[in-house]
Amino acid sequence: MEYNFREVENKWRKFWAESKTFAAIDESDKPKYYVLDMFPYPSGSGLHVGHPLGYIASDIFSRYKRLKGYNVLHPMGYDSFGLPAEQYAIQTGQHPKITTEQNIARYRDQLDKIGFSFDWDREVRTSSPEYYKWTQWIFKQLFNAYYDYDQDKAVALDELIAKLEVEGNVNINACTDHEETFSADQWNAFSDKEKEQILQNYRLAYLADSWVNWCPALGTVLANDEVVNGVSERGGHPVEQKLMRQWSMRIKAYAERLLTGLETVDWTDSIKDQQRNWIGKSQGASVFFQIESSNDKIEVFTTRPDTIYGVSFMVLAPEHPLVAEITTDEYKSEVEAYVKQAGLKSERDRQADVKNISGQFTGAYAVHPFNGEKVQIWIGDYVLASYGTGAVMAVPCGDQRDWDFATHFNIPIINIFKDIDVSEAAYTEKDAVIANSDFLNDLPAKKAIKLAIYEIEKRGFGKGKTQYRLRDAVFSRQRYWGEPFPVYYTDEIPQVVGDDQLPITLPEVDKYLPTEDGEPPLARAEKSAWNQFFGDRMEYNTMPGWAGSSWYFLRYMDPKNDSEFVAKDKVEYWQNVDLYIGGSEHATGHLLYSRFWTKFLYDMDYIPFEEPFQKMINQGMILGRSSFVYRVKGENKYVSFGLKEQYDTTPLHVDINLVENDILDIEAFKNLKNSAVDSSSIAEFILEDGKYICGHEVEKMSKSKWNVQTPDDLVEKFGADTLRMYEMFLGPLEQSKPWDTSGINGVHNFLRKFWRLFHDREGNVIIDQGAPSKDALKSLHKTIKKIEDDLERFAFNTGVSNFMICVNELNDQKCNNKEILEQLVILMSPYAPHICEELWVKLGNKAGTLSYAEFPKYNEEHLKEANYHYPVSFNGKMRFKLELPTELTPKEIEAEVLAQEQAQKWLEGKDPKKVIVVPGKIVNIVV
RNA sequence: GCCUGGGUGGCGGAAUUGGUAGACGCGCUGGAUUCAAAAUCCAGUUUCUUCGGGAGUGCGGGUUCGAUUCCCGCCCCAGGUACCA
Repeated sequence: MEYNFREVENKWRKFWAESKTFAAIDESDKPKYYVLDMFPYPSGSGLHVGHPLGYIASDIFSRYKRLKGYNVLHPMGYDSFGLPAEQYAIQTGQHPKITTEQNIARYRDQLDKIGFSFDWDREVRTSSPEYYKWTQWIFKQLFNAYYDYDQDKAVALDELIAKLEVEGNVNINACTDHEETFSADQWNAFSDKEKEQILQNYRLAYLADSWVNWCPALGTVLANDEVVNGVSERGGHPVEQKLMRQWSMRIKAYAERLLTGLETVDWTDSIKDQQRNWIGKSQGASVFFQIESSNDKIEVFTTRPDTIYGVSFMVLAPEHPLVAEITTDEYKSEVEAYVKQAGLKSERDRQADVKNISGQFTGAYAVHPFNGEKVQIWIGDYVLASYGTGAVMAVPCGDQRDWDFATHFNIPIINIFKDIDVSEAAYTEKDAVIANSDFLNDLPAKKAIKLAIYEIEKRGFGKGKTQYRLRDAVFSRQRYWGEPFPVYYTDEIPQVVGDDQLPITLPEVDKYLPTEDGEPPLARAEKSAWNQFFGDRMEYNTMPGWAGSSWYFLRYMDPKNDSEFVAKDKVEYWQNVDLYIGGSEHATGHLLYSRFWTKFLYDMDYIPFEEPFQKMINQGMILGRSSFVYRVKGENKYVSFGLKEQYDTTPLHVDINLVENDILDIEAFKNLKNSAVDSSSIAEFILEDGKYICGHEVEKMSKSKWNVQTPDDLVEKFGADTLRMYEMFLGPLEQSKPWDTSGINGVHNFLRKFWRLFHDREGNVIIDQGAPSKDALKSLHKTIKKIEDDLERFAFNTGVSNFMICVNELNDQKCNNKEILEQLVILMSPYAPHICEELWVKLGNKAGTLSYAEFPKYNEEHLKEANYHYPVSFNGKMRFKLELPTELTPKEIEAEVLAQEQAQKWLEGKDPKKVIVVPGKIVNIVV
C-alpha cells in the first residue's frame, strides 16, 4: 500500500478532535509551558501560505514540549473586531457579526486541515460578549485607578480621593495633566462635576479634549501607531489633526517601566529598539527664560544644559500659547501670516518639508538666565508643539537644526566649544570641552551637564527632567464593530456601569454609518436597542482594535469563567507566555499595549507577573512570486516577455493560477471576468515560440497582486504533513523568503521514502523485531542529537534536512528495525504528526499515545567510533584524509600523518615548520 | 541621516564555541527500468584548468597554523524610524 496521505490525515484529524488529544489540564505535576501564536483577524480572503508559517513552528514546538514531559498550553482564537467586516457591512448592509462568523468558520476549516494541536475548547473571540464583558471590566479598572509615582505603581482612585479630601493635591506625586494645586477645603467645596473634571486628569482611562489623528475617509480617530507616514495604516487615507473629546489611556505613566522591562524579556534587538525609540526617553533639564518686560516665562526642555551659554535665540512652535502675547506690534502681521501658513500645512507636509527652513522673528526678547543678555524670540515650524514644552533654547553651535536656522536668518552663532570649528556645521558630539561659559569652562560636556543642572536648580531657573516621546494612547473609535464602553453620561459627566451590569452589548443600528450630526454609529441605536441604558445617554464610541488583544493571552487560561476575567489559581499555574510567535509589525502597537495592561493588572494584584511574553520569535514574511503580462499602451494587445522591449508597454499583474512555468494560459486569461486586467475576447497576443511568456517578480503576497497561494490547494495535492515540513524547510523562520512550490515535491518524496521504510513492495508492514544494527543506532542517535539541538534553538529548517539524512541512511542500510523506527517516529511526530500517528499504530502502539510518548534519549555511546577520518591540511587547505584510531595522542597522529606518501608530496622535501593537531578534529601542517 | 538585520552555486539554503565551504532539497545533465510516460533507482553538477593544480562565502585590509565565522574601513539589499530639542 502506497502512502495515502488523504486517508491517513483525515483519520487522525478526526481522532484528535474526537478524543480531545490536545486538551490542556489546568493543574499538573508536570512543568507548564505556554506556547502562543498571535491570533488572527479573520479576514474575508482566508489564509494564504504565509499565515500558517508561524503556527506550524509553534505547533512543532508545542508537540516537542509535550514529548519532553511538559504540560503545554497551546490555544488559538480570533481578534474578531475590526474594520474590514464593518466596511463590508456599510457596503452591503450585512451585519458584521454574520460576516465575522463566516470568516471564522473558513479560518477554522483551513487551520484544521493543517493538523495543529490547538486546544480548541479554549478558543476566544474578542467580539463575543462573553469575552468583551471582561475587556469592559478591565477598562473599568483603568478608569478607577491612577498612577502614584511614590509607590511607582497604579493605585485605586479611592485612595487618591481620600487623600484629596484630607490634604488636597499638594503632596500628591501622580501621573497627571492637572497643573493647579488646591487644598482639601477647596476640593471639598467643588461640585461633583468639578471634582470629576479634576479626577479625569488622574484616571488611567480618561476623557479629555486632545489633538487626535482624525481620518475623514474612515470616519474615525487613529492611534499614533495606526498612522504611518501621515496616512492611515489601513487603506492609506489622509489623516489630519483635530481637537476632539476622546477616551485616552495614560500609558505615559508606564513609560519608564515599559523601558526597563525590556531588559527582562528575550525578544529580538530590533523589536526592543523599536519600542525604546517609540518611548523615546531623554534626560536633561527644563529651564525657564524670563521674557523681557513681561511677567511671562518660556519653559524649554533641553538635553544639553551644558551649552546654555551658547544660546543665541529661542524658537517657539507656531501653536505655542505665548506667541500672540509676546509678539510686538511691529511684527504682528508677519507673525500672524506665518502662524496661519504653518497651520494650513498638514503634519505630513511639515515633515516632508524638512529641508525648507522657515521662521519668523516676533520682535520680543527673553533674558538669558545666567548672563542676562537679550535673546531674540522666533517662531518656527521645526519646533513641534506636541513635544516637550513646544519651545527650544537654540544653541546653533551644538545643534544642527539650530545652526541651519541661525545661518539662514543670519543670527550670530556663539561658539562655546574649546578648539572646535563650528563655521561649517554644528558640533553635536558630547565629547567636547566647554569654553566661554563662566562656571562651566574647561569641563568635558558630560560633567558640565551635571554641573549645569545643579546650578539651574540652585538658582531656581528650572530643574533636571526626564522627557518621554511616548504620548497617551487615544482609546476611542467612531466605529460600530468594536467593544462598547461600559460608560453612560449624566449631565455630561461620564459614569461607569456596575460590574453586575456587564457586558454592555453592541446595540442594533439601522445603518453602520455616522449620524447626520457626525455622531458615531452607536448614536443611531434606539434606547430600547441597548441591553442596559443609564443616565442621559450611553457612550457612542467603541474601543479600538488593540483593546481585546491586550489581554487575550490571559483569557485562554480560563476561557469560560463567568465571574472573573481569569481565576487566580489558573493564572498562577500558567504564568506568562513562554514562547510567543508572530509578526514584527506589531512592535509599537499590540506588543506595547499588552505590556502596559499586563503591568497594570500586576499592579492591581490580579496577576503575578509584569511581562506578558517572555520569549518572542518574529517569523519572516513569505513573499509571493507575481506574474506579469505586458499590455501595449493604448491598445488591447499583449506582448510576450521576451519581445516587450520592442513596444511601449504597461506591466499588469496576472493571476498566478493562469500561469505555469511562466507560460500564460491564454484561453483562461481571455475568459477572465474579475481580474485587474481588462481582457475581452478580442485581445491580441504577440507570442514567442508560439507561447506567451510572463514576466515575474518577488513581492509581498497579496490579493491585489494576484500572487496568493492558499494552503488548501497544497494540502489537497500533497497533504498537511508535506506542507508543514515544506514551510519549515524553506529557510530560517525569522527570515523573509519567496514562496516557490517547485521544491515541495522533494519533501513529499521524502515522506514517501519514510513510509517505505516500514513497508515492502506490496505494501505489507514489515518490521524487524530484533536488535538494531550498530550503523542504524548511529544514524538514529546522530539524528536525535541534531533534532533536539535544532529545536532548542528554534532552527526548524535544519531539522527537516536531518530527517532526510537519517531516512536516506536507514534506507541505504535497509533498516526496518522496530526499535529504531519507533524512536524515529516519535522524533518526527512534531513535524509530520499524521503520518507518524499512523506508523506508530502500525508498530503496535495504542492510538493516541504518540503525542505524550517520551522524547528519545540521546546516547553518546552509539556515536563513538574506533577510527576518525582526519582531514589533513597544508597551510589551511585540506589535501587528503587519513583514517586513524581515535585513541591516538597528538604526537602519534603527527607521526602517522608525516609518514604518509601524500604528506611527503605536499611537503616537497621540506621540513614542516609546525604541525597542529586537534584530536578528533583536524591536522594542519605549516610548510 | 540614524537604528536593526542580512549579502555563500542556476535557486531555497547548511556549516551551533575560529577547524574538511556548498549539507539537505529543487533544478539541470547522463544512465538504468518501461512499448511509452509517471514513479523509482544510479552517477554527476561552485568555477577556471595545460588535469599537475589554481581561485572562491559582497569589496579592500588585518589578526591567526587555520576566518563564511573575530577586528577595521567601504559597497549593496531588506525592515524600522525620522525636525523629539
